[in-house]
Amino acid sequence: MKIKFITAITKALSDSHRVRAFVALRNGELCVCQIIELLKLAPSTVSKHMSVLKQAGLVDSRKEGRWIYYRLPVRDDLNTLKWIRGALIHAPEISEDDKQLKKISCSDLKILCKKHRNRIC
Amino acid sequence: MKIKFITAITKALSDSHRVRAFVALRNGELCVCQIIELLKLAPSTVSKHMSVLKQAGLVDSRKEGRWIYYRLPVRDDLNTLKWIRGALIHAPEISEDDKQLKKISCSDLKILCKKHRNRIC
DNA sequence: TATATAATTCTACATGTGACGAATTATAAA
DNA sequence: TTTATAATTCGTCACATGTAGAATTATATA
Repeated sequence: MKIKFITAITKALSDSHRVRAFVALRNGELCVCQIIELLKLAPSTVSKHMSVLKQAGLVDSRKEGRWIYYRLPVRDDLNTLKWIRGALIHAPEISEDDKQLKKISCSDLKILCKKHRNRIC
Repeated sequence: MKIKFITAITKALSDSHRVRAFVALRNGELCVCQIIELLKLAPSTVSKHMSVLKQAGLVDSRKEGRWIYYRLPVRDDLNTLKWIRGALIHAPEISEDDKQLKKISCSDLKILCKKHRNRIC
């Protein structure tokens, strides 16, 4: 494995928004609009962040109609998640995200998307 | 542990020169002038890189006269090196660095420093 | 078929980063 | 004490990156 491969991963995880998105997926897949809701960023920004994670091989995605779901890849040769999770196990920001995610996971995707469309967040 | 702590580490390891310096220390401490020789960068640039690694807690340093030696910290709570090493175990760049390091470790530090002073590299 | 919409890509901009040389600091040697 | 020197900090520059809004793409709905 070349250094470029490793720095693609470390670069991808060198931004706190991307770390949060990555860790948020540990309990299952999330729709883009849910990640937007979690991070409170513009849709285009979140889309860019997720593409960086995907390029690094840290997430996969699948399309279902107009929705795109991101998830952790089945195999993680480097155990990246384990490493990050071990370090962040008691991070206050992650605990807060977990709380938010419980609400977000129950939300109607259509309502979430509409919210972002109208720039309420 | 807060996210800032993690991103300090991932940021520090998001540059290939810093990854190489970090991995180079796995077999023992190195003087700054030896790291300069390995990376083929300006002294001020290497100094900056090492300070980033140090800020992230990935390396320690000790002073011996005019020379400063960098080394891995005794404890690495995150096993960062293990993770990186596992990923880079067969990286061609690291193998090449190991070869160079054998030569550099045998070099006279005074000669190395003089070389850099006169910008021969 | 025409319209609405979820997500992406494109465009632009402010900020961050890696690089080097010059100046500075601290230590050793003359 | 003066000079030399190993490393750092400072100043500067080109380039990368995070961000948002506009335009585009692909899919669903009326």
